[in-house]
Amino acid sequence: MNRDDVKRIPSFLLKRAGQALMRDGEVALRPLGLGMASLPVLVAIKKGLANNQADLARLLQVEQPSMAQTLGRLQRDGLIWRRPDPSNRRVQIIELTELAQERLPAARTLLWEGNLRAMAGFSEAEIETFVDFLQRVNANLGNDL
Amino acid sequence: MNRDDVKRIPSFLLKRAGQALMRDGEVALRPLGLGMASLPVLVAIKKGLANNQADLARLLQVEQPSMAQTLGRLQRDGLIWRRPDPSNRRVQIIELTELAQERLPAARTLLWEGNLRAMAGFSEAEIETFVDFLQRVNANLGNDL
DNA sequence: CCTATATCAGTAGTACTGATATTA
DNA sequence: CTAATATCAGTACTACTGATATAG
Repeated sequence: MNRDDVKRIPSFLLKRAGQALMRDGEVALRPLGLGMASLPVLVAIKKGLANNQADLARLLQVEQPSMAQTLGRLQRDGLIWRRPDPSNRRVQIIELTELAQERLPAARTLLWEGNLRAMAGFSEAEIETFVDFLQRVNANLGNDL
Repeated sequence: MNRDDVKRIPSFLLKRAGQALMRDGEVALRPLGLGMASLPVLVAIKKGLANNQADLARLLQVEQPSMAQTLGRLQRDGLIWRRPDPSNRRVQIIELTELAQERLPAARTLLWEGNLRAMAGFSEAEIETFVDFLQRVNANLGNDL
């Protein structure tokens, strides 16, 4: 690897691609009242992977105050609501609203279209290889997936 | 590509890796008073690729007010200074300070180490392939490099 | 008049650290 | 007393849109 040719440094290229995906994703999701950080939260709740703030923060690997902020926005926008956990009064159980249920499919479709756009011109075999590379990079960076 | 297995969607993996690189990069650069958006600016100035706000914004593909903000931070932190362009009084020519000259090598080394960490376990041939993939993705996303 | 450059004001999103109240 | 959960307060970075002043 040549340290001086920025255009061939993997981490530079990764950062650029990730930023573009974030930016485009934000724009695409904005009409639905969602953001790139909040959509995975809704999906996780819908799939039953977590239903309180602490579990969501652990699952999505952000600090609890960051998750609290994301949840605050989702609640502000009417996409989730909280109810006390009867078995543990420290816990607020988080649930999707009707509105979120309605918007989730469209949101996922929008992100999927972004993915297809990013991967235009790749063969299935290339995508396989690429995904494997990306999983290794994520593992190297401490992102358990 | 399977739309439901998030862990194998390239754009998801790219976003995650990019975010981790940004986060780690911010932490690494903070002691030097730099951020992930400001370092490329300093490098571009040093290489003589641009020396005013409008050209820098075009080069790094952000809007002018975003670049103005980044430059404001760099000036606040004593890493750049501006002087009027004698040939065009609308233009402020931006130059690196001594401090920036001193810190730039260390900053680039820190980011390089992050890159090596991300690519641990990859052969040279794999890196070549990966870089080519990433350049194609960036081109698909409209990131000219 | 139109364009380019720079800047100001306001908004938004992501994410952090540190501190605090409540409850188990 | 300690740990877990949630929240508050403050900060920082990236980046946007819209409006404005100045100069070519």
